[in-house]
Amino acid sequence: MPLSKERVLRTAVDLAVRDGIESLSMRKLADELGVGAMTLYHYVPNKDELLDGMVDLVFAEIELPATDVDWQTAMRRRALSTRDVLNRHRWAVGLMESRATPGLASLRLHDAVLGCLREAGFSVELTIQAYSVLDAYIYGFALQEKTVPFDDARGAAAVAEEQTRQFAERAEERQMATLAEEFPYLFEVVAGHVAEVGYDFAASFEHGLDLILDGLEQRRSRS
Amino acid sequence: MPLSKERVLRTAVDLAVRDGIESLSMRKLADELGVGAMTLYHYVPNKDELLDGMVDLVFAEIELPATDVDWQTAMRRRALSTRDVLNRHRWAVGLMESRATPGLASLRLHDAVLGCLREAGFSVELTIQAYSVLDAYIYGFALQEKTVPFDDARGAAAVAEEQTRQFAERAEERQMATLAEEFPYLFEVVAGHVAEVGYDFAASFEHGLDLILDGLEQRRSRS
DNA sequence: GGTTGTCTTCGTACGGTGTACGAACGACCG
DNA sequence: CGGTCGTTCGTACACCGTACGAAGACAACC
Repeated sequence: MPLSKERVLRTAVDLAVRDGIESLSMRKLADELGVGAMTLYHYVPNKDELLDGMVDLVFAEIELPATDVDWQTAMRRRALSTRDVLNRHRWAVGLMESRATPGLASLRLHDAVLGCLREAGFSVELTIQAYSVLDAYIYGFALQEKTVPFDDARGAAAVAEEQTRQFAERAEERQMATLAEEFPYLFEVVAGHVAEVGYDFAASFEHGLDLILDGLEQRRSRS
Repeated sequence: MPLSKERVLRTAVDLAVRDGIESLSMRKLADELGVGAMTLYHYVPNKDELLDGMVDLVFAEIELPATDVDWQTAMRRRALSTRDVLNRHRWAVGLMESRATPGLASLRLHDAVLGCLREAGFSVELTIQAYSVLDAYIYGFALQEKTVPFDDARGAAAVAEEQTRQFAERAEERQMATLAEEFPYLFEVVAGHVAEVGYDFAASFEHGLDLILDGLEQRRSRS
């Protein structure tokens, strides 16, 4: 298979998924492709634009909102798809929002989302508003999920227990107050609740999402 | 003034504010302090923990929720303060949530927020839920604001106009369809609305925030 | 006083990074 | 065959984080 921008980008994404974005270097990417480092610069002007290209590949994976269902269902599906993609591509969280020049897939998605809201009867102002809340929530949630080392409620419980233990250790070393004394509410939540019943990110995401969708529908129907 | 961990961290934050986090290097930081690079390692174990320390300084700037007002007012103020701080420290957005080991200021803030909600009558589950939505929104919003090069509505309008122009240029070069044809809804919003009346991030943040606070209050009073 | 030890500073060096430059090589066209 | 062009790559430079050990400052002891 010959080298191409497409293949360079896809391989870069594979490496980012496997080893994390911070360890992705032009040399490693070139190695992976069986090629000298400088060869890459014939397909990509520099590393920044490589990242831009990778990000747009991620955007392309996100489902466009459906046009044959009510707007809440469409937005709900789009949000779930975004969270899903961002979970598969944690390396991209934090890059997607902050990059300066959006790629084609990104534009396509944004246009489709705005279109979905406008066609559902949102005014331009409300559309912008809805778009802003939804995306802030979705990306913010992904940001929080980015670093957690577990995938399900059971894992969350294990981590909560472990962290509680670690904190107790640290406190003892520095002869500080215990977690329970110093941060009672945190203790209640982490050591009490989460360590007991766990924490389900997926369910939590949907609850917050529905809260926002409900609020938006109220504002839409009221306008 | 003698060197100290405190002073190292503060200077690092100053440099991050001035030149951006990605250009902050141990050598530059040492230069700024009039000291050799390796000297820093007597105050900080490595660069990662330097970043942790810087992040905790930012957390320390965020106002704790007040205890003498109703929970919505307290959370509202805390959210506004967070956005404010994150806007002064854009370099910190993306670092604050993703770092593994939270500092003291961070723990203190989290505890205070959880406490505010619990005392307001939220169940533990609802508290976690509320906390999750609010923070996802706040940090997600900050993430979106992170890169925008303007501060007020007028600036937003100027940027929207400029971007529209740039897109037209790009389209012409590659003989693509125009923005208006290819992405009509995006066009309506960017070239139509924003370029005309601008976009006020602060107002937008508050709208979304109130939407979420309303939703949370409904769930609280219903439980 | 001299000696010892601890704390702070720093020079040097190693292996990594992004990428500028120019040489090499093949395929193609005249 | 000669020439052009697209692609590849070796080398080099400036920068990065940081390991190591030497050098100095200064207080506490004999």
